[in-house]
Formats: sequence, structure tokens, C-alpha cells
Amino acid sequence: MKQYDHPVAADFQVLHILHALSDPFRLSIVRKLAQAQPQPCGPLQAGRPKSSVSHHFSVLRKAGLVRTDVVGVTHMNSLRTQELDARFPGLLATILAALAQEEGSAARQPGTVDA
Amino acid sequence: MKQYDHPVAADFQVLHILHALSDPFRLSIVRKLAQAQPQPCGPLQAGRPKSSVSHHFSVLRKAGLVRTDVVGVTHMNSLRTQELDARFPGLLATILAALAQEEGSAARQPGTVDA
DNA sequence: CCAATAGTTCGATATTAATCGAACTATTGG
DNA sequence: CCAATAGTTCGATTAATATCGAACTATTGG
Repeated sequence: MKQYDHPVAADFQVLHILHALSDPFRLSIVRKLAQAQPQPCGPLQAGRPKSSVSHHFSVLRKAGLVRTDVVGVTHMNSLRTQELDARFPGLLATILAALAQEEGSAARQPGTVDA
Repeated sequence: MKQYDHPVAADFQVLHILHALSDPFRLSIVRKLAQAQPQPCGPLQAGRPKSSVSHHFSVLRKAGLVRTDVVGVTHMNSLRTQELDARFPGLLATILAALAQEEGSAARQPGTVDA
């Protein structure tokens, strides 16, 4: 039952968090986790090879954004919402809100038809 | 009187903003601008060659974080606070608050003496 | 114990981004 | 108009990241 090392909240760094979120794939993982939690890596891999997915999860874990719990044969990922919010109030929520805002305005563009 | 191209607020993208802020030097520029505005590039270059500074300012401009106004022989930089906040409410403020929080807790570490 | 599943680690390659010097541009002061 | 100032642009180098396949590890079901 080997588990992962996760940094404690006191060691979170804004720069690491921003860097972790500066990659489109990692940002999409965080967005999806915000909608359904926890989730194994599988449904989040979006066609990428497992080694790539694993790398990105590792970056997210080291930044303190994601906690991974080994449960049986799958690794369950969740956002470290409470700890993140205690350390940097509103940071994650505001970024997620900005993403939602962006998505909303993109969908409203004329010329972008859905189905 | 050649001025710069700046993206309009509707074109700001969260990913670009996060990417722009994921570099330590650029983050330090933003932090300093938040404290004193506007400022020319000079006092912000922190020993780096001008070409490097120029590159980083260009990234910040393209992400919509910074506006550069050519006034005489200097380029005055400021944060696009209002536009940013209209597009992504609270985003910049929350990130700046997180940085202040981090700085505060670092200063309070035992073992970190100031002068 | 074996096969299957889920993910990690390793090593190599490719892509992206930062760094720096040198030459260039625009503006002002004299 | 000339010299000085403040930045930009260009091109080359280097450093940092992402990507991917292959081999490896841990856990469960049969």
C-alpha cells in the first residue's frame, strides 16, 4: 500500500502553482477534477500515453494542487481544495471561475456552433 | 510616437495569463508594478540584459497583463488592472494577495533574519 | 501463482522558452 | 544635426519541458 509524498500546505509556492497551471493539459485536468472528484487517471488522459499523463500528475502533486490516493489498483486524484484555500485564500476558486468565464464567453461567440 | 499593440480584454486567455506569470522574473515584474505604477523598464531589470527584459515584457503584454505606453524616450508600464478584473474578476488581485501571503509567511520563518 | 489492470520510471528525442550580445529604432536635449 | 538614452529586434546558444515507447511495480481477481 505505497502512497505518495505530497508537500504540506506551508510549503506551497505561488510560482509552482502558476507553473503547474501554465500547461494546457494540466489545466484541463484540474478543471475536470473540479467538476468530479476524486477520479482515477484513466478518464483524464485524453488520448495521451500513460507516461505523459503520469508526468503531468507528478507536476500537479509537487505544486500541491492534486492529492493522489492509491486505492486498490487505481490512483484516485482530487484537488487539495481546503489546504490550498487555507494557504492562498480564493486562489484556486478564482482561477476556476476565470476558466468558466472564458468558456462561457467562447461559447457565446457567433460562428461557434455546437453540434 | 509609435505605440504598442495590446490585446483587447475579450481576447485575454487564462492560460496565457498563467503562463506569463509562471516565470519568476515576470512574476517579480508584476509584483513590483502592483506596488508602484507606472514604471519604466529600467528599475525593473534586476541586472538582466535589456534584450531579456524586453522579451519578458513582450510576454506580459501579449497576455494582457501589462500595458506599455511610450512617453518620450521611456516606456511606461502599468498593469491592466481594470480590464483584467472586468474579464476575470478577482484573478490578478487574488494572485497578488497570494504572493503577499507567501512573502509574509516566509518572513515569519524562524531562521530567516532580516538584516 | 498467473494474468490483467493501472500507473510509474527510465532514457531518448523533440519542442519550447530563456539568455545574451550586437545591431537597430525612436525620442529628446543641446 | 549629433550624441545620449531607452528599448526592441535578430540570431545563435543553451536550458528546461514535454512527449513517447518500453520495461518495471503494485494490486486485484480468478
